[in-house]
Amino acid sequence: MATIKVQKGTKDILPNDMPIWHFMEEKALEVFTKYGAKEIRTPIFEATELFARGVGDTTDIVNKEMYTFEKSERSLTLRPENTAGVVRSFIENGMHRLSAPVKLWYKGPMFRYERPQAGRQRQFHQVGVEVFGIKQATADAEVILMAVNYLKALGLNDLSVELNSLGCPECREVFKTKLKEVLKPYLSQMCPDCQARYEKNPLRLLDCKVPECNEIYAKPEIQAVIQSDFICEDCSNHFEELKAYLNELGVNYSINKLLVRGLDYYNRTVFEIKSNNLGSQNAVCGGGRYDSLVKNLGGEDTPAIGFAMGMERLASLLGAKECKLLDGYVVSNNPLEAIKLTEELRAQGVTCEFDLTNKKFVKQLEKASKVAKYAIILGEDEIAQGKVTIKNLETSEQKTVARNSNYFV
RNA sequence: GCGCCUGUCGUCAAGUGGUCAAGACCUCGGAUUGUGGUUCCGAUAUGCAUGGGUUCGAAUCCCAUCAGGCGCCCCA
Repeated sequence: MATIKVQKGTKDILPNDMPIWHFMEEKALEVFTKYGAKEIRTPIFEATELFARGVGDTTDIVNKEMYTFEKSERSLTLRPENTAGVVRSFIENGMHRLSAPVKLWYKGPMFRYERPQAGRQRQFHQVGVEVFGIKQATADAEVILMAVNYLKALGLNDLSVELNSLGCPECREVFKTKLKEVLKPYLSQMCPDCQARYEKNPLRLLDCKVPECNEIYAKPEIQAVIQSDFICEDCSNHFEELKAYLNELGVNYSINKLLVRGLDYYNRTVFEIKSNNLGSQNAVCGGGRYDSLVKNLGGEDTPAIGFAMGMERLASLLGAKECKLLDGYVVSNNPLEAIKLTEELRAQGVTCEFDLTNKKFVKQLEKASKVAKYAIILGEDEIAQGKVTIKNLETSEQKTVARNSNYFV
């Protein structure tokens, strides 16, 4: 009979993988809590419209990567990212009335219908942070610090921070218009993707990898536009302020004028953190400011900035961590006494098991040596005398002590 | 959606047209009816993703389908 297999682009996170996931989750709680952030958990599906309006209906994510389904005449979608959901909750729960900043962090599965490859799955996990209510560059700096320090807490090095400013909608519009103007004569020579992007989101033209397109974009008059500081004075000041903070704080970063990001809601600060040790999907963190999203989704005008990290990508950088051994394994040929003793030990906070199949003594001891640090031997003699024998399986030392004593001193 | 590569035991694999499809790890049983991790012995794929085809003969060659991986695109 044909067996049912895990779906394309999804993976089991197996018991052996868990230590690394627990590590990532514990560090997230630990680090983000230090910044005053609180965890939030929002539903895995939301109204489709939330993503269409939030993420932007010109984006690939919304156009072709969403898992959308109908139920009771509602269009629902498995969340492809979590900023929209957190913003929805922020608005719905009136969090704009809380004292700013409101700092939230989350972790959980996201869903995008894409062709899987290294570092890209259809169900994947993100851990992220959103900070609401602060328009000053201090928030930008703090959010970047949260990302950097989380990665540091995981022990990850060899990461580089890339930074850019997209300006505000007004100055970006000016830039888009200029860019389209200079590119217009070459439109017919550009690749189909770029021709589509020319209309939909000209900013995303810039990091096309097709050689012909790059030739066009390398032309002096076009480079002049790309390299020009198009952003307005306010935006520019904001960006300069952020860079000054980062410089003083010793955060290494580089400016990447081509860094645009694929979600429509970003403005001003955008950043990515990349690893040199991943395949072509090398971004472990992406984020930026989204000052108009809360308002666009029907909330009070609230500035915000955040980031998300791909946990599978982090996990692959972290490598394997070993599963912990049990503290003890009860070796006995008396199942009833064995289960009683095991429960006693568990009640004392000791992780332990006993042999449910009542195998021969030698087999049980062999098993103990594989899964536990100590064998707790409870044989006929011990039962008769009200004692147990504790054997350290590493050093082979053993001692017989009274039942109910402190076994592991 | 497009390109390239790959499918042999739970896992890693050898085999690349000619007897029974190596080997290793894991698992299980035994040597060993109260002292393990070492060692030794034994068990484990009538089948090589699936379906066709070529051939006296196919895991091996061809076609299709399915699945997986990688890259483009996009993104975490």
